[in-house]
Amino acid sequence: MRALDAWLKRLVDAPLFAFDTETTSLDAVSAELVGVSFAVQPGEAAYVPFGHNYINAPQQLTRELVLAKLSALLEDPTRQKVGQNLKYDHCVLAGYDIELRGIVFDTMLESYVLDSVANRHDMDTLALKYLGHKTITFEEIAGKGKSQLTFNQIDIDEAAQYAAEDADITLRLHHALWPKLKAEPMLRDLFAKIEIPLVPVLSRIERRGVNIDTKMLAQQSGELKNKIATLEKQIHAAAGGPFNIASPKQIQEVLYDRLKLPVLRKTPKGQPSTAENVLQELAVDYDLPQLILEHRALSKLKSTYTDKLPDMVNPKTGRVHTSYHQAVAATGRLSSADPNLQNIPVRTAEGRRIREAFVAEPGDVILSADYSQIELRIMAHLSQDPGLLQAFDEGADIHRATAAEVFGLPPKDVTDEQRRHAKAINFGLIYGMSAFGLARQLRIDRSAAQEYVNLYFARYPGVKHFMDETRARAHERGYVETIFGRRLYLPEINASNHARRQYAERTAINAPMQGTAADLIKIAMLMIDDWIREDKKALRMIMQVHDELVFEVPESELEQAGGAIAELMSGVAQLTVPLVVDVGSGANWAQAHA
DNA sequence: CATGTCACG
DNA sequence: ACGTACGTGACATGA
Repeated sequence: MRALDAWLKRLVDAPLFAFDTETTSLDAVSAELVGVSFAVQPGEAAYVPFGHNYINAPQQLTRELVLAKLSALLEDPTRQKVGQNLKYDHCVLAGYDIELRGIVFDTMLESYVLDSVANRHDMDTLALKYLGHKTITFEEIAGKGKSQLTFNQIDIDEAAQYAAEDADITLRLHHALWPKLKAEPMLRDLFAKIEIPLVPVLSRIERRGVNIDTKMLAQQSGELKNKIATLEKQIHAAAGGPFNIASPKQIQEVLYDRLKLPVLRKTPKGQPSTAENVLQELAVDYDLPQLILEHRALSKLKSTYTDKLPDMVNPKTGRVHTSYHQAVAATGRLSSADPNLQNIPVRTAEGRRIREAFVAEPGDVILSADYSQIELRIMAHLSQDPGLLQAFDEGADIHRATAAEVFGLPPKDVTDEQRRHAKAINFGLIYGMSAFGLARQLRIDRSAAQEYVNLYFARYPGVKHFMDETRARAHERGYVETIFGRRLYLPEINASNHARRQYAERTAINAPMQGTAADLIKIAMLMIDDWIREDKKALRMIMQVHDELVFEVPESELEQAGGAIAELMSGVAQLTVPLVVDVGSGANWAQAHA
């Protein structure tokens, strides 16, 4: 108790301290606090245990007492904190009605903003990379596999070594990383004005969770099970015997060895491919591939979604809590995991039924707001191509406008086929298209695809110039950047290996557009979260899907909310083109999207 | 634990 | 003469 009071004083007096929580679970919503650690300067750290409950565990201060003593400090925005992945700690503390404020640095995000291409930003990796220090790993104190202990079961002295080291290393890492970041004004601003403020916003979204109708999903699982069983019988009959349809290896043996179907494409490892586009091609001439495709599609829906999502409902909250990863995607996007809520089906009617199970609470509705064609608009802004700017300025159907230009027709005379091809060209542009890739997508000759590309660049010379300029700068500097200065390094941009170099060149084209879109929606999330809290709205932001934000809104707030959200999203930045936002609402996510 | 496949933007 | 559209995460199989 005296020791805690002494540390409390040191923390209050420190200009900055490192903070870390130790808990029973990696899942922040279910996690129970076991202890907290602090560091005020390198080499001086403390661990405060209060939840170790193994047999013969020493007497500890109670959690209530420790949190009561610490809460004012943790909630004080003027007491500056640094941590490693503080979103987790913010979310855990929220479970004890403590709002962690004064988050000014996060070493995971410092590392990510400095180099988003590095694929790991966990503390063990960073400590080795920047400090040459091998940390005590969690496995070393907790064991691994089935017999792994949770933190409450770990000997307090060992736990203290581990936890205190975490806080200490976090502080040291910050001292190593921050000077690098501070020296780059654009990166520093991106970090301080976007990534750091986003931490509590993401924490709130995750903790709030999403309401799903588990009964509806169970019903769908049952229906899928029957359809899959029927297909399985048909497939085995057509194949002349039973085999495991979930095994690409066995499908390959049936199709190519037993039935001697032509091998149209191979996998990277040289095996004959049974991927969707290959089977679609084969389905023109044979029955079996089509049946396999239908079986695969339904199995995917069942195993990944209708069976799994209900298992992911947190028994305490009755809702599904994803985790948004802020330091994974090299382009600056978020990713979503456990469960991934950014890949819920939408493209087929069967798949869309799953979105019907994403429902609002009684009295509320789901509201969805998405940016229309945001990456193409960013391309228009970055390239300043007159034709593209004009099309967006006029609010034209962009794919139709592209087709009209490329095929030399008035927009009203563009056929569905021509519009589909123009749409593929537009996607291709965003992806750093090659004629080969476009040809494969549209199943046309490479020469015909090349002709499309030539026609496009003749009509939109500003886009051509932008692409060339982007590539050239990437070669010169070794990185590309977004409008907000987010940087993506391209270590292979000058590689002697052609394939690797061209891959880097495509990334160079794509990253500024995908990354700027990511920056923009992050800013929108900050502004919307501010608005919700300032105006004390009852609505909640519950999901982000790259260019879409989803909300759960009381019916009484709906009318005003839609307009306000659309305006905030459109207004995040003044580009040369308008940022158009489409808003929809309904009882579930499927309806809100329509 | 790598591989192939497929869900999303 | 290369080998190919950008970014993710999850599942089942099979060594």
